[in-house]
Amino acid sequence: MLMLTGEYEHTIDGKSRLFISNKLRSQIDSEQYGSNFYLAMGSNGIYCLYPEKYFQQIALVGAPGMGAPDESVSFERMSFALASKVELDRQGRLLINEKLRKRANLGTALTLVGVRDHIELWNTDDWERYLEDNLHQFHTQLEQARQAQFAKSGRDMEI
Amino acid sequence: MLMLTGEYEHTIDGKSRLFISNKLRSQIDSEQYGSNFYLAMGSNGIYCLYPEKYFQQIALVGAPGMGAPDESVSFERMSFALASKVELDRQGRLLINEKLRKRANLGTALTLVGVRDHIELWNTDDWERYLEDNLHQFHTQLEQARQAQFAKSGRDMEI
DNA sequence: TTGACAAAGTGGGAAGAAGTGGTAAGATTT
DNA sequence: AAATCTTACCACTTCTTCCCACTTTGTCAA
Repeated sequence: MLMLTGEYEHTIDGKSRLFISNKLRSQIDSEQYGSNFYLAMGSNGIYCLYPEKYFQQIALVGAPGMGAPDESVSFERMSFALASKVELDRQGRLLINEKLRKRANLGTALTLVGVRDHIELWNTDDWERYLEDNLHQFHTQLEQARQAQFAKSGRDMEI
Repeated sequence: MLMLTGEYEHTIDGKSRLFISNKLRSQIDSEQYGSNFYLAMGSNGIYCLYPEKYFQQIALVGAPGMGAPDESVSFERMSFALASKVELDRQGRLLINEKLRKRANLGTALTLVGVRDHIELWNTDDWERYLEDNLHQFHTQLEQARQAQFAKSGRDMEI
C-alpha cells in the first residue's frame, strides 16, 4: 500500500537535478510500484511525482464523471501532455526540465511533500506559507474527524 | 485492542533521540499493530505517536463528510505531510526531526502521555500546567460519568 | 531491610549509508 | 569538426544508526 508521508527539503543543483530523499524512496515498494516516476500536473498547478506503475494504473481509469465527450478528450490530452516519465540516476536524483520548472514556479529551494499516493513539489517558501494559512482549518477538521471517529467506534465497539 | 495509558517522562538526548518507555511499548501488541510508529500532528498542534498498522487503518478512512472538494484535498495533504514514519532503534528510541521539534515546541524534557489509541508528546512543563488547569474540571466530569454509569447499571443490572 | 542480580534507560564513539558537488566522457547540434 | 549540453560516474562530507558500556531502577531472596 502507498503511504507517502512527510516533508523533505532539497535544493535543485546547478544542473537542474533534484534529490529524492531515501526516506521517501524507501516508503515505496519498488517491486509493486516500480522505481521510477511520472511527473504530472496535479490540482492547483502543483507538480506531483507518481510511482510509475501506480500512475499507469490510474491513467487507465482516466477521468471519472466527465460531462461532454470533448471535455474528456481535452482532459486526456492535458493530463498526458503535462506529464512526463522521469528516471532517477544512481544517486537517486531526477532532472527537472526547465519549462516545467517555470510553469510550476519552482526556484532552487524545494520541499517534497508526501501525500498518500504521490509526492508534491513545492517551492519551500510557498509551502511554509501554505502551512501557516491552513493550519488552523486543519485543526478544526481534525477535531471533526476525531468526533466522527468516536461516534463510530461507540456504535461498533471495535477498531 | 489499543489501551495506552499513563505518563512517562523522558529527555531528548544530544542526538535528538527520544526513548519510548518499555512500559508503553509493551502495551502495544506488535503482531497486530506493528512495532514502529507514525508521528502525526494531532489537534491543538500536539504531535502524537500512532502504532504503524493502526495509523494505516485510520488513514484509509480519511476525512469523513468534508464539504468542498478542495477542503478534503487540503486535509489529506496536511495530514500526510505533517505525519512521518518513525522507526525505533534497537534500544527502543526514535529520532525526533528538528523541524517537527520546533513546530511542536518541544524542548529537552518531554512527557509521553498514553491516550487510548495514541501517545502524545508534551513539553513536560506544558503538561504539568495542563494538568493543573484541567484537574478540577476533570473531577466534576468524573463524578458525572460515575453517576451516569451507576444509573445505567441500575437499569440493565450489569457492568 | 538490605544486598545482589537483572532489566531498563542513557550516552558516546565508530562504521557505514545518504547526500552533494564536481569532473570526465559521450552525444548532439551548428 | 568543434563546442556545448547532457549524463554517468566518482569522491568527499555529513548525518544516521549500530554497538558497546555505564548508570539507574526494580525485584527477589536471604
